[in-house]
Amino acid sequence: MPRPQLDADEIRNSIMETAEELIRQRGAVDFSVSEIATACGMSQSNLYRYFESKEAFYEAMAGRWFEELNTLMEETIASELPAKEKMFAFFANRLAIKRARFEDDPKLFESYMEIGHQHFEVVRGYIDLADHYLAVIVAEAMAEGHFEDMEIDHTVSLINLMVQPFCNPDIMMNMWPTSTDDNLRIVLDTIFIGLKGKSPVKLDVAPDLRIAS
Amino acid sequence: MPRPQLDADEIRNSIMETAEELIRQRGAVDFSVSEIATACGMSQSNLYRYFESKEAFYEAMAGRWFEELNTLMEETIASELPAKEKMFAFFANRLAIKRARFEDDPKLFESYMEIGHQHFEVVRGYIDLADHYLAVIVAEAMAEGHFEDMEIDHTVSLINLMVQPFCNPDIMMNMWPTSTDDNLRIVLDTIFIGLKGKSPVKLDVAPDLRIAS
Amino acid sequence: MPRPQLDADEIRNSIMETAEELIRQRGAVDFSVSEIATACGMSQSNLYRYFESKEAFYEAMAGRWFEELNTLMEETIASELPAKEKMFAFFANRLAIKRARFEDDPKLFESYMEIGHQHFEVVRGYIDLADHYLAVIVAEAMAEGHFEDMEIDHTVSLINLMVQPFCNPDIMMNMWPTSTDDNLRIVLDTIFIGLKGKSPVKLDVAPDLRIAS
Amino acid sequence: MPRPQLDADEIRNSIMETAEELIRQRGAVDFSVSEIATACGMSQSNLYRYFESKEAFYEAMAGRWFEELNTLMEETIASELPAKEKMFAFFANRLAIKRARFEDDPKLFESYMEIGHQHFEVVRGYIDLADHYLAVIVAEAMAEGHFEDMEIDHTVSLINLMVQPFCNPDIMMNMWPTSTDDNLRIVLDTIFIGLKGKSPVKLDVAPDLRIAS
DNA sequence: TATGAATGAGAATTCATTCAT
DNA sequence: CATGAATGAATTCTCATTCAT
Repeated sequence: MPRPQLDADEIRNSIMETAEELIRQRGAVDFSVSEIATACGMSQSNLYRYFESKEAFYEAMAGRWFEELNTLMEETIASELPAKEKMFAFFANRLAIKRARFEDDPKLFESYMEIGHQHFEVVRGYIDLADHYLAVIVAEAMAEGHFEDMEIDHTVSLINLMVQPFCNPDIMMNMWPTSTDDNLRIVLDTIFIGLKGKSPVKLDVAPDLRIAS
Repeated sequence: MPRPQLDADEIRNSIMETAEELIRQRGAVDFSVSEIATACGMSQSNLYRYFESKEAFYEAMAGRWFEELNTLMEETIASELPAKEKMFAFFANRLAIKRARFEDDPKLFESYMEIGHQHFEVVRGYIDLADHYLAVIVAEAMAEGHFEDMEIDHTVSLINLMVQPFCNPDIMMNMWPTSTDDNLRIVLDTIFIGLKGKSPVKLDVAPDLRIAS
Repeated sequence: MPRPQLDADEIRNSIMETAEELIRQRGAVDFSVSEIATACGMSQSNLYRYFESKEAFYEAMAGRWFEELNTLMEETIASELPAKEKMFAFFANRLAIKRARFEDDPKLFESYMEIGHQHFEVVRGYIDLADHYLAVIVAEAMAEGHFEDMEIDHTVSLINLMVQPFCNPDIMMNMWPTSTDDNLRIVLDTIFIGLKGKSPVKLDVAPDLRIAS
Repeated sequence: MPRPQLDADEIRNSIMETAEELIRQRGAVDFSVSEIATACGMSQSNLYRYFESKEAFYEAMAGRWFEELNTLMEETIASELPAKEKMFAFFANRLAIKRARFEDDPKLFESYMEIGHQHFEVVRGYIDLADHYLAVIVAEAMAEGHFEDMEIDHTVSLINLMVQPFCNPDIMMNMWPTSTDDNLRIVLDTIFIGLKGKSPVKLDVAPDLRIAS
C-alpha cells in the first residue's frame, strides 16, 4: 500500500521555509547544500529527492519570491478596469506586497535580492512576463485613445523607466519612503498626460522623475 | 642593500590593475586566486606576499574603489567654502567621479558594485566615514544658522536619504540620467530651505524627491 | 493462502527481460538500480525483493546468458553418441545458439559480453563446467582409443585452445564469418587425427588453425 | 630561484607507473582518483596538478600503451622497404611488442585492454592512424603493381580483417600461440597472391583465414 | 623575492541499500 | 507485496593556503 506522495510538495515547501530561516540568520550568500540539509534535519542526499540540483533549489527559491506577484499580475490583467486604473493597480498591487515583505524583514528582503542577482534567469523571466503584461495594458490604453502617435514598444519601455522606483526592489530598498502609492499615482498621471508621440525624445533629457507632492 | 619597500606597494597596485583587467573581461564573480595569479604572470604563492589572503585582496580592491573618493572628501572638508557650497561640493565632486567611471566602463562599474556587496565591511567603513564628514559639514551649516531646531544626527540621516540617487551607486546605475549635478543642486536647495525642526516627520510623506527640470 | 512462490521467479524473469530491453537501447555500462527499477515500473526498494543486491542482479543476468547453453551441454553429455560426434555436438550446438543471438541483436550480444567481463566469476563458473564436460567427453574418446599416450588435462587444454574461435564469444564477435560449423568440423577432424602423445609441443608451431574452405 | 619544472613529466610518468603497479595487483576496473593518489603517496588534489581530470589520466594511460607502437609504425612507414616487406614489418614489429608485453604480465595486458575498452576514443585514434598508415603502404604496393583492379579502401579493410589475429589484442590474448610471425607471413603471402579485383566479394564468404602449415 | 609542490577541507552529486508503513 | 523516505559512503573536482627551496 503505497504511502500518499502528496507530501512531496509540502516537504519541498518546508525545506524552502527552513532555508528562509537560515537566510534570515546568516544572509543568502554561499550556503552549501549540506548546510541547508543540516538545517532541515536531513541528509544532503535526501535533499536531492526534492530538488534536482542546487541550481534547481535556488530557482525554486527565486520562483517562490515571484509566485504571489505573478498571481497578482494575472488577476489584475484579467480584471475589467479601464486601462489607466488597471495600470495603476498593476503596479500598486505589487508594490504593496513588496513593501509588506520589506517591512516584515528587511534583511530577508535583501537576501532574496541577492539570490535574484545570482540567478538572474529566473528574475529575467519574471521581468519579461511583467513587460508582456504591461504591453497588454498599454495596448488597451491605446484602444481607449491614450498614447496617441506612440509606438507600443517605445511606450512600454518609457513607462518602465519612469516606474522603476516602484518596481525595482533594488531601488525600492534604497528609496523606501519615496516608493509610495501616492507617488506612483503622480508618476502615472504624468505619464498618461504627458506621453504623446510628438516628442518622445525629450523625455530622455527631461525630468523623468518629477515626483511631486 | 634592501631596496625601499615601496616596490611592494607598486606591485600590489599592478596586481590590482591586472585584476581589474580580468574583471573587465569576465565579471567579478568567482575568480580564484590562481586565476588572478596567472593573469598577473606570477605564482599563486607569490600573491600571498602581497595580500595576506583572498579576503584581504578583495578588501584592497574595494578600498581601491574608494581611494580617490576618500581623498576628495577630505579635500572638500578641508576647504574654506561656506557650508552649503561645501555640501554641494561634497556630493557633486564624488558624483562626477562615479559618473566618469560608469561612463568609462559600465560593466566594470557593476563588477565593483558586486565586490562591494560581497565585502560590505569595506563599503560600510567608507559610508561611515562619509557620514562622519557629512556630520561635520552639517555642524558647520548649523553654526551658520541652517537647520535650526534640528538634531544633527537626524539631519544627517535625512539628508542622506534624499541624496541617495547621487550617492548610492546601486541607484545611480538604475537612474543614470536623473543623477545629475543639476538635480543634485535642486535637492540640496530644497533641503536647505525646507529642513527645519518643526515637522521632520512630514518628510516621510512629503515629496522627498522633488527633482525638477 | 500463500500463492506458490513461482511468481517470484516469473517477476525476476520479467525484470531481467526489461533490463535486457534497457541494455538493447543504451548499452550495458553503468546503469543504476534506480534506472532498472524505473524501467520495470517499480520502486528501487522493490527490486531488492527479487535480487539481494545489484551484484546478485548482474550475476543473474550473466547466469541467464548461460542457462540455455548449460542445458544444452548437459543434454549433449547425456546423449549416446560416439565420442567424436558428441564432441562435435558439444561445440556445434552452443555455437548455433550464440550465432543466433548475435545475429538477432549484435549490440545486445556485445553488452552481455561486457557484463561477462565485469562479472567474470559467473563466466568462470560456466567455463569450468564446460571444461569439466569436455574432460568427460575426452575421457570417453580415450576409452574409444583416441588421443593415445596423451594426458587428459593436456588434451583438454589443447582442444580448448584450438576451438576458441567457435567458443569464445569475444573472438567470435571479431571473426564472425569464420566461426562456422564447417570450420569447426575441420578443426575437430584435425584434432582427432593429429593429436597424439608423441609430439604435443609441435602444435605450438604447427598449423593450429588450419581452417579451410 | 624557481625550481626546475622538468620533473613534471617525470612525475606524471611515475604516477602512471604506480598506477600500473596498482593495476597489476587489483585489475583496472573502477579505481578512484583517491586510490591512485594514495598509492602514489600523495593527495588527491595533487594528482590534479598532473592530470586535468580522471578522464585525462585514463587517456594518458591509454596513450602510454600506444606510444611505443606509434613510434614503431612511423619508423616502418619511413623505411625504404619494398611494399610487401614493409607491410610485413608493419604488422610483425608491433606484434613482437605486444607479445613481449603479454608475456611479461598477462594480467596487466588484460587490464590495459579493459582501459582501452572503456576509453575507446584513444584506441580509436590509434586504430585510425594505423589504418591510415596501412593505406599508405597499400598505395605503395599498388604502385608496385599489387592488388590490381582493387580499390584502395576495400583492400585496406580486407587486409585488416584477415590480419586481426595479429593486430587485435583482444583476439591475440585468446589465441596466443597462433598469433605468430610465421602465421602472419603466411597470411600476408596469401593476401598478396590472392587479393585481386576480380572477385572481391567472394572473400567475404571464402576462407578469409586460410592460415596454413 | 618568487617558485613549484603539496595539502586539507569542502563543494556538488550519485548510488546502492535499508526500513517503516 | 510494494512504496516512498531516508541515508551514508563514495566520487570527482576546486580552491585557498602553506612551505621548503
